[in-house]
Amino acid sequence: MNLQQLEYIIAVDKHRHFVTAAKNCFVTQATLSMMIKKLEEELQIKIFDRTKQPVKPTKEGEQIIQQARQILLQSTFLKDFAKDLRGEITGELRIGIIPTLAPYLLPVFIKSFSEKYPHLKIFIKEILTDDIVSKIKNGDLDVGLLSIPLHDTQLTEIPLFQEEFFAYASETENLSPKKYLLPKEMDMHHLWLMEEGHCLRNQVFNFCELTKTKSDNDNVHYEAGSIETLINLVDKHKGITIIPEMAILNLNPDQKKNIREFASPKPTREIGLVMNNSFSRKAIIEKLKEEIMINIPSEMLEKNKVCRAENPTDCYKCEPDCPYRTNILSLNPIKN
Amino acid sequence: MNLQQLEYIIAVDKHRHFVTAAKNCFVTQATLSMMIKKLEEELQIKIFDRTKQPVKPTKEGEQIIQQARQILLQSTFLKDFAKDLRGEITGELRIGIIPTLAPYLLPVFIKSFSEKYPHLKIFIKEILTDDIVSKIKNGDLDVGLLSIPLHDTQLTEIPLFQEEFFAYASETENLSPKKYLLPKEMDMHHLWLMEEGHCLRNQVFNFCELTKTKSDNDNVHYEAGSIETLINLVDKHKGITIIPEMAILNLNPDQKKNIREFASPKPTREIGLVMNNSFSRKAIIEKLKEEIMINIPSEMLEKNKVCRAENPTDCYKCEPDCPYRTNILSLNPIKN
DNA sequence: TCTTTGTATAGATTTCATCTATAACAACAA
DNA sequence: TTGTTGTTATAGATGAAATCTATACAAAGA
Repeated sequence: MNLQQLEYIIAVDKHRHFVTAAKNCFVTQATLSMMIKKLEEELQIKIFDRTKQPVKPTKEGEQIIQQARQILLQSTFLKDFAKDLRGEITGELRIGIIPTLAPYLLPVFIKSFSEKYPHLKIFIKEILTDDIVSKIKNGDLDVGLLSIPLHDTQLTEIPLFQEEFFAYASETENLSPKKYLLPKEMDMHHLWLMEEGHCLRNQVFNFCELTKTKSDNDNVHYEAGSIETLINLVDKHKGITIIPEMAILNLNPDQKKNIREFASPKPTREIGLVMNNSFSRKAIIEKLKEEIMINIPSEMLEKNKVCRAENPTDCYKCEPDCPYRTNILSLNPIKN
Repeated sequence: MNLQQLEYIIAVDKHRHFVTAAKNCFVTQATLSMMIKKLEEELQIKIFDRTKQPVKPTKEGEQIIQQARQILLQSTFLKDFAKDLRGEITGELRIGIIPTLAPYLLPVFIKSFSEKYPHLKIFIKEILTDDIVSKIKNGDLDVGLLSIPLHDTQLTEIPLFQEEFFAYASETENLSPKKYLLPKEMDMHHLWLMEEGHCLRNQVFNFCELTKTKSDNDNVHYEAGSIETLINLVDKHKGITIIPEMAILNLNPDQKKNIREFASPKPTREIGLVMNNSFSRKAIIEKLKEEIMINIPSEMLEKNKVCRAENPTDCYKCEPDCPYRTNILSLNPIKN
């Protein structure tokens, strides 16, 4: 068994055709057939069923191929590690980013990042947390930009910043005139939510202590696919919603009047970079982090500065080890 | 880069000596040197510092070797999978088992298991949960026998049975004469505990809602390394302790009088087999599970039978999907 | 039945892992 | 210093195995 053979079976699995697979591996069909035959003989397992067209892995073959992918993924990590040590910021970087973060965070760093590293091919995909996690695990993505912590021992997280949540309410909502809003003041029947699968939805559920059966007796059941939609729903349909801090920066002055800050402990989410434990292009990730941090709006970064509060109630934007940090309520992206 | 080269660097890392490493790989020293040189050239990284004796990996080499281990571990999984499909119960099986389970569970199945599969070399190590987990992850162990759930995405768990906890108290303890004991009735200052690191200790902490500072004002601070010691401490020193169900089977009639059953919800732990997600010798694990299940004392297995309770308070030994199952309090092996 | 499209195989060729023999180097003792 | 020992590196020969070209063989469609 060798790595070459594993590449061959993965190519055949991908193309379901020996000739095209061989082309993609830059060998002749004869070589590919021979090598796969050899591997099958060594393992004493038929990996492909060639009686049908297109060829198809056997039941056992499927699992062998799956494991072969794992091995090759780990070996690309090794090669990447070497490249990284050599300081080469080249190749591909496939980034997954959650939809409630993408429209606000991507524009601020992606242009300068890609210009700084012209030999790095950057692919960005806007997908949900669960999909980012599974794609990072199987190697379809290199790094995720999402809300942490994920509590997954296969993944490494790099915290970037804390992002506060705010209420966005139409004037028709009956909220107290006090400066700070309490979650229980909100009328849950007027609350607009992101559709299933978004971590922001889970966070709002956790924060508001909603049950899944919430809003069963409301007449409108629209579930939004973006924060923009949530804001539009409040603007046009009335009601209330909860939006992350960076979304505020895009609002017009009229809309900004609809923003209400929550009372302490301030609901926040922590945004971070996530990658496979074995992912070894540390230098690239370091550069990516750097680029995000220098381009992020200064309002966001305040949270990473030292807390200057005299007492707990004055403090919520501070360093992770601030003694007053209990005033932040960091909301988990995972459903409770 | 190929798997052979990775084996060579791992051998050199292990022996810190090219000649012995070569011997262990069944090649000449020249071959080994050449192949390692080739790998270093391909990666453009010096893996070993040969100026000193014994040779020693460079800082970068350490990480390369680490990753190489991962790759080779995954490829043994692939080969094992093939072997498994062929139905060969051969090779080695390295089992880790927690000390609070080993003396009661091992004797009941290990003899018949090893006799049934004479071509399987079985290694058993009695170690703590945390060590089992890390050794399974790096491939030093194949399978663990311990208290689940571990909530670790790198590991696969196979539940075996539920094991109830009982109090073991000296006559001097002032317990109510009622049949079922309530946790709060126990005098925490008389409670003997397993030493740090045992999951049983965590489970007792969780169950009794103890804080870490417990027993700070007691005069004896003995922490036991085995259940036998706990029982002896109660017998000789008085006091109370909490022991798992299987430990009862070993007690003499006098000692059995010291057993007290807890009120519902009965504190229990779930015992299971744990292995690496990629571990692929399913057939062996299936046989191991089978052997444990047929040899386990029937008292234990009742919990896997259908619940015959007429009302919730009568039921606690039942199937996982029993509607009365809230009467079991399954204690987490991980410290809260 | 012939053609097309696919995979398997035979035999030649090339590549590369391995071997033997020896060089090179460092540490150490005489 | 000089030899001796213990170590890794290298040169060149060898042989195994991966790959190639050419062709056989099988199945499906015209």
